[in-house]
Amino acid sequence: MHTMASLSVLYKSLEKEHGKQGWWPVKGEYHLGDYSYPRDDKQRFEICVGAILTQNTTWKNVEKALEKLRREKLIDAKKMLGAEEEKLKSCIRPAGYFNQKARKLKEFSKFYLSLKNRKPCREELLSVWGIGRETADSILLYAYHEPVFVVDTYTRRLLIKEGLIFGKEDYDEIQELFRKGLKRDHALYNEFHALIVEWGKNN
DNA sequence: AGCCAGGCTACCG
DNA sequence: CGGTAGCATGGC
Repeated sequence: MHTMASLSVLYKSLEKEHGKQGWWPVKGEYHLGDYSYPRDDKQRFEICVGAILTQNTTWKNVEKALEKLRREKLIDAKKMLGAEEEKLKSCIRPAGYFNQKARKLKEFSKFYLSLKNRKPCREELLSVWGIGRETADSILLYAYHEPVFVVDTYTRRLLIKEGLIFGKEDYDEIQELFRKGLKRDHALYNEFHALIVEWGKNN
């Protein structure tokens, strides 16, 4: 199909318009053209926490929550799991849905510790309460450099606008389009998804 | 002053 | 099964 060409062309045009994005931001800093993050376990866990907090929420609000968590030294699986619930909720309040997200973070922390530094697979992530497909794929791509494409509402909107889908395709079908249409490269998936979000913010 | 944000779960028919 | 209410704060 010409989906292949279309997606490559789409990527290039987005990159030309918006430039490198340098995701995933760690400690509020972006790192253009450097895909060596996360560089340690602490950064990896921070990315996972951010992926959960940003569910249906703006990154700006997530940053406020992450800053509070940092101040309380809670960006650490063991400490987060042991943290008092009200303390955790008060930190993440700016990111919205704080009751649900506090539970999600606790459940994820427990899961993360059980990994003992092993890389999880998608199915395992999906079995954790509060981790759906987009969050699982964000974690795999941005925290573990697994080449899985992250599909969000903007992705669907963009592909409809470009005439590449009709709109009723589900998450996995859309992900399959990218898998078949692009080089299997985590850096490419990283930038592409980030660019789609950047596009989505003003569309 | 609504409406929407880098979704997910639970529940409904 | 597919569809959707509920979750919550902050910015425009």
